[in-house]
Amino acid sequence: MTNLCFQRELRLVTPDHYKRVFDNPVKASSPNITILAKPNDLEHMRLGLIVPKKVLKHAVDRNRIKRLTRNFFRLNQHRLPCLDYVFIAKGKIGDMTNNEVVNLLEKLCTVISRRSKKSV
RNA sequence: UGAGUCGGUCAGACAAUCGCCGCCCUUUUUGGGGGGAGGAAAGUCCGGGCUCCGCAGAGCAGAGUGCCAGGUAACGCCUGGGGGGUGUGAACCUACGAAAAGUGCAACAGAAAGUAUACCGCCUUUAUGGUAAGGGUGAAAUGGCGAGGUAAGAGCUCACCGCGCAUCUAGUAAUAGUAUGCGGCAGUGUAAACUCCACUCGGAGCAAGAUCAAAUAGGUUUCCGUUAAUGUUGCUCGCAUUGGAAACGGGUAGAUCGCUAGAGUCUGUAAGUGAUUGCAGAAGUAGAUGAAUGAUUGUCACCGCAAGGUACAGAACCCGGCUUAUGACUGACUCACACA
RNA sequence: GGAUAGAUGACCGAGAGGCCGAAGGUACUCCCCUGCUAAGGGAGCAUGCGACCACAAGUUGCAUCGAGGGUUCGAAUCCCUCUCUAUCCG
Repeated sequence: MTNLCFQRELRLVTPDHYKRVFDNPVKASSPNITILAKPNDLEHMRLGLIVPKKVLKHAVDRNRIKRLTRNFFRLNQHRLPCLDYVFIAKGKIGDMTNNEVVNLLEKLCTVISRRSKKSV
């Protein structure tokens, strides 16, 4: 039985964490989503979310994207390499359905894990 | 059936699995229980509570409100009533005090814009005459109509209508009246222009503020001093701090508190036309902080040919309103047409 | 979360009840100047709907100063509501 908990240690909390990831990361991008990643010293992955107000005007839509993304990383945390991830929403992500977003995340994460192995 | 007016209710439902954020119990790593967005959580347009500014003060300035009465913690809100307006109607709208305290503005046109030396005209008989009936301009031109009167005219006089004032009656009042009397009628509009009158308002806001406290030192307390600067509101006064000396303790990052039971909701009953209030009873704790309240599956409801989707929309100290966004169901009423 | 400011032609920006479709500048178009270019000078230059008109050009009416209401004889300007943009507060 795997533990699918997703608590505070698995999140990027302070601005310093974000700055560290922005400095020379591994990238995977699509028109609506960009994911940055960088290896960390911990035994688990961590996730940070950036959903700008300019991309999604309403708080309801922003919450929807954040919850979807968090849920995806929670369910897949043991399959993914131990990196610090930063998720950036952009473009017309608000027009996508939940299934489309999940499939796109799946695709981008495989790209990330492949590239990070190469760089290591 | 169609069109419309005014309200009311709900905010897809149930189950399973995996999670997130508080709380309680047991236990120290788990297990169990129970709770978890809104009617607008929104805009921040008003009013309060709460916190600090010396518990908050004096004067001026400034801002707001503006028919009357009531409700309320308070309000610019609500209820009832009056006046005015819109609509065939149900209904709805209404910053609705004062223009005779004073000042300003009224383009163009027009003779003239609040002031009458009156442009054309009319009358008389020539003068610095009388006249406001007719004309044209404009958003607006000094009551309307008829009769008398006159040189021609004119509220100059009279009747009716309108207007203003006083009294009376009804009403707590705003106000109203087939009421009575007086005034012959002067003064156009604008106060969402200044202003006057009446009433209200100290300032900032939970990023308020309080406690514990790495770094670092620019500090704190007492006494002296009162020019200047800063703060307390825009200003003045008043007050505090900065300055000098002596003595020792201060508090940025971060953490914790503030943080949720409240002028609350529902039901019954009494008072009241009603807003609302009194009494009795019942149910019920969202409290995060780079920010929880979700995802998947199944059945049913609705939309869609189907894939699929479920109106508007996400708490950030808390309440009372207003405004805006918006789906479905439902009640009462109005108008039109058709049928009986 | 709270506090504040603003929105005017393609762009910047003045105007703060009537003379205002709206100064001025930049950009753009045409003309002059020059052998050519730059600079300089002159003229033009918002959009929509309609009328005159065979068409074009030209003339002209109405509407529009973020949107919708209100006050006023008259609103870019005053008042209210909404939309959007920007700034400040740890």
